Amino acid sequence: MPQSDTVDKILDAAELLFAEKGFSETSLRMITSKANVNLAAVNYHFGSKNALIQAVFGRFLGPLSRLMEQGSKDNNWGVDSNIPKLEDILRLYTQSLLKIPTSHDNGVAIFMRLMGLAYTQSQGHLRKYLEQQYAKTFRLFMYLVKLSTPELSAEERFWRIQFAMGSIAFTMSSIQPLTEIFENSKSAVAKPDKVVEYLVPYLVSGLTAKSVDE
Amino acid sequence: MPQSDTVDKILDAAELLFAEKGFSETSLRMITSKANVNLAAVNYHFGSKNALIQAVFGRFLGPLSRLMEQGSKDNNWGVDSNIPKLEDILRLYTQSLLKIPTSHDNGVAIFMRLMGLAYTQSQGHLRKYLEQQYAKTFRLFMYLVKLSTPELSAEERFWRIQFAMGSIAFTMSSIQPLTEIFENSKSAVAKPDKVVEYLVPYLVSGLTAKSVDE
DNA sequence: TGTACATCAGTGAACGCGCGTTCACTGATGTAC
DNA sequence: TGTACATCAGTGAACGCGCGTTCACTGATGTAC
Repeated sequence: MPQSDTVDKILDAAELLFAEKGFSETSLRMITSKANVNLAAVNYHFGSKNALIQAVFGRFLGPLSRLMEQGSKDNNWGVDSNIPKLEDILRLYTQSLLKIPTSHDNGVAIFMRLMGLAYTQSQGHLRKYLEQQYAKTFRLFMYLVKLSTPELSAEERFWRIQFAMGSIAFTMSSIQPLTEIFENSKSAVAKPDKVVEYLVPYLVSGLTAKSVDE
Repeated sequence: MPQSDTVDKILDAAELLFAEKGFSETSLRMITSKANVNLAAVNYHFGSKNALIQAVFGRFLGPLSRLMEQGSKDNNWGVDSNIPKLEDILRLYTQSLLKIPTSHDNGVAIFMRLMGLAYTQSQGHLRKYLEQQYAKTFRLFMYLVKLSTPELSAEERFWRIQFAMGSIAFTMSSIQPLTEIFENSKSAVAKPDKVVEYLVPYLVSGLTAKSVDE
C-alpha cells in the first residue's frame, strides 16, 4: 500500500456511484463509506463536492484528450491539404475512448455514462470546467469534421454533430439498468468495443446523409 | 378563473423547473413559489414529489402516444402486408411531437428536454411508470421499424434504435443553456420544427446504413 | 545523536440548513330534511 | 326557506432527517540545529 491512496480510493468510489446514481443523488457519505475513508477526507483532499466531481472527470478526460490530439497529429490531418476521412476521425476518437486506462473492468461504459450525465444534469460548475479544460480538443474535432464534410452547410453540420454526440453520450449510458453493466453481463451485447463497431457506420451514414438544404 | 386551477399551476411551474434544473435539483418550495400556491398543495393534490414528476410526464405523453398510435392506424401500417417506409414512421413520430398541445411557447423543446432527463437521471420510479404506461406505444414503434428494416439483424437494429433515441432525446435537451431556449432566441436555429427537418434524414440515413454484419 | 518544532494526512463530532412530508385547522360550497 | 352536517380545496407551522461543510484535534513523519 502506497503512503496515501485515500485520494484514489475516493475517486474510484465516486466514479462508480456518480455513474450509477447521478451527482446530486450521490452523497459524500455514500462515497466515503464505499471507499472506506473518513467523511471529512473529501473536503480535506478536494475542498468541496463540486471539486470532487471535476476531479473525477479530469482523471479520464486528460488522457482521452491527449490520445485524440496525438492521433490527429500522427495522421497529419489538416496539414498540407491532408483531409481526413470522416470515418477515420470517428474511428480514432472512439478507439481513443477504448484505450483510456481504467481502474474498473467496465471503465469505458462508466466513462460514457458519466459523459452523458455531464451533458444532461445541470451542473453549471461542471460545464464551465469542461469548457475551460477541453475547448481545444473539441474545436479540433469540429475543425476536422468540417474538413471532411465540405458539402454540408455550417448550420446542418452543427446540428448533425449534436445528433451524433447524443448517440454517443446516450448509448451505453441509459440503455439498461447499470447493474447489468456492472455485473458480468450475460449478453455479449453490452461490450463497449462491439457497440463501437455498430456505432461508427451509423454515425458516418447519418453525418453524410443527403442534405435537406439541397 | 376556473374554480380550481391550482393543479395546473403546479404542473406548469414544475414542468419548467424540472426541464431547467432536473428533478432532484428542483425543490417543492421552488415549484410552489413559482406557481404562487401553498407548499402543502403539492402533497395535497399529488401525494408526493415523485407522483408530481409522473403527472408532469403523463400530461404530455398521453396525447403524444395517442397521436402516434392513431397515425399508425390511419396509415394501415402492418395490416395486409402494408409495410411502412422508415422515413414515414420517423416523420409521423416527430410530427406528433410537434402537435402536442402545450401551455408554453417552447413546449416542444421542454418536452424533449424532459424526455432526455427521464432517460438519464436515475429516477427509478419514473422509469417504472413510463414502462408501465407506454410499453404498448414503444412496442408498436419497434415493430414498425422492424417491418421497414428487414435487412438488419435484430441486434444491430436494437443498437441503432438506441443510437437514434439518443440523438432525439439529446438534441434539444442539452445543446445550449436552456435560458437561450426560453428567451426569444435570436437564432432561428433553435426552432423545433427546423431541427426536426434536419433530424429525419440524419436518422433515416443512420438507421439504414450498410450493416457491419454483412 | 538528541531535541524541538513544523508539516501533513486523517479523524470524530458537531454545525446550520433546506428538504419532503405531516397535521390540525379554516372557510367556502353542496346536500339532506 | 332554514338549519345541520359533510365534503373538499387550501393553509401555516412544524416535524425529523440527511445533507455538505467546518473545526479542534491526533499522531506519524520530516527538518533544523
